[in-house]
Amino acid sequence: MLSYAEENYLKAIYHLSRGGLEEVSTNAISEQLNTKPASVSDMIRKLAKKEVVIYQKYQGVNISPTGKKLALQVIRKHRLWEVFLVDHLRFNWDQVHEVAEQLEHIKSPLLIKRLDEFLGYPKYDPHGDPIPDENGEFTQKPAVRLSELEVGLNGIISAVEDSGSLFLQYLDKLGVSLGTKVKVTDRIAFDGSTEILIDQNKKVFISKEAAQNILISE
Amino acid sequence: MLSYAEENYLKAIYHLSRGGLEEVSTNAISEQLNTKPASVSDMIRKLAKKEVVIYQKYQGVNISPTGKKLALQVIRKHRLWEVFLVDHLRFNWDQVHEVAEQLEHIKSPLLIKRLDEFLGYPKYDPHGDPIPDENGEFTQKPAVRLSELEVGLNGIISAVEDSGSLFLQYLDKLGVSLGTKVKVTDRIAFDGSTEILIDQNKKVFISKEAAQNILISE
DNA sequence: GGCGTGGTTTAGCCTTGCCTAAACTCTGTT
DNA sequence: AACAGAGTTTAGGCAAGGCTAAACCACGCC
Repeated sequence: MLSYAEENYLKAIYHLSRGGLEEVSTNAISEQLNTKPASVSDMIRKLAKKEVVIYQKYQGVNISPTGKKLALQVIRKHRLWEVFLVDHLRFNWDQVHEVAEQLEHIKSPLLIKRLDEFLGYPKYDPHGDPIPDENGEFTQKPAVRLSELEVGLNGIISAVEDSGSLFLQYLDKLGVSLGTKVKVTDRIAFDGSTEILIDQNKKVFISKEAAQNILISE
Repeated sequence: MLSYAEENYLKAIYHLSRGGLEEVSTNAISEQLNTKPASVSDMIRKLAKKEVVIYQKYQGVNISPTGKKLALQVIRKHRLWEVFLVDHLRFNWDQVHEVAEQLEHIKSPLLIKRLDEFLGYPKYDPHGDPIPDENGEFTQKPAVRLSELEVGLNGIISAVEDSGSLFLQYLDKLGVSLGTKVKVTDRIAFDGSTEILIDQNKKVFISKEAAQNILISE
């Protein structure tokens, strides 16, 4: 059984390693979790002893197969709760992340099973991220970023990679949400901004930084 | 801001003092929370410094007005979650207590406000206990115990005072639930058992211990 | 091929919340 | 009025999870 803190480390390592694809540095984890590198070293040693991460001193850390399963269960809970908050409690997509950070640690298999059923077995959370099933399987989300979509091409906004409220409120203000149809009309060489046409009638500029966090499908 | 552990102590003191009516002993708290008396002494000192309890060494402890408000907010959350689990996630009344013990510590005023709204502003939880409102106000539950109801009298089972699954499963087996109409047909002098008629057609015996935990209205 | 620097780890300390053992207080009984 | 025993508190310790300061590694650069 993992503690609250251990689950958070595991989740951070899962995300930073992009699901186990690459090694993660101590510094990267400490930045993600707002702790000091020394604290991260301590915790990694504990997680390695529990065999949920693979670790060699000074060589970075990665998630183990066991750890990956555990991390995906926490992510599953996080995303299911987000769906609940938006679909049934009228939360906005920029309000759910912090509450879900708490709810994801509730331990009750029956609760999650029933919540999933109650929600109608959703496949995506309010930010377009896929929800892993009980076995940790999920359909991969599309990989094209708005910042990389070529001028002249159309697409549908299908996910965002930052769940922070500042970013999401900014998107609300722009008139952009999941499912919005966009066409890239220009890309500014000066700062990498993208000019897009929303629903064939509204033109807005999106900063490079923001466009990198928006995923496009179709 | 109170920690998870502090909230649990406060809740225990609230219940044991019957809402602040009487002093609570260190031993009583340690028994309730499955900790040692020494740990309780430590924690009480901390809670007294935060002014959520009134405490004099060796004289027992009681909850302060501030502490009472905080305890009632935790109790409010606990009972609202229980309603959610039973009404929307098909939990039985004997399955909700432990999960609600976790959910009650989630910190988000908006969440509770919206949950209350979603549930339709329920007044009672699945065990018949009243749900305090945002100000900690609630309607007192009826005070007659089945063990004290005189032979020949009728009543309706309106609440139970033990939320443990063993007790509640026993009631299920007897065919007793909230709202059940009962008539006391006899009381056995030997062991204090109560013989009752359920819905005018089924006769069962209820032990003194169980009948003390069943509250009757009407 | 040595050296400096940034990243990482270790050492030692703090707080929280628990424990055991020992000391202390209150109270009922004689 | 004194004392025994139950109940309570204090003292000292431990694990978790964080911190700072100091030591340690690795890698790129001259």
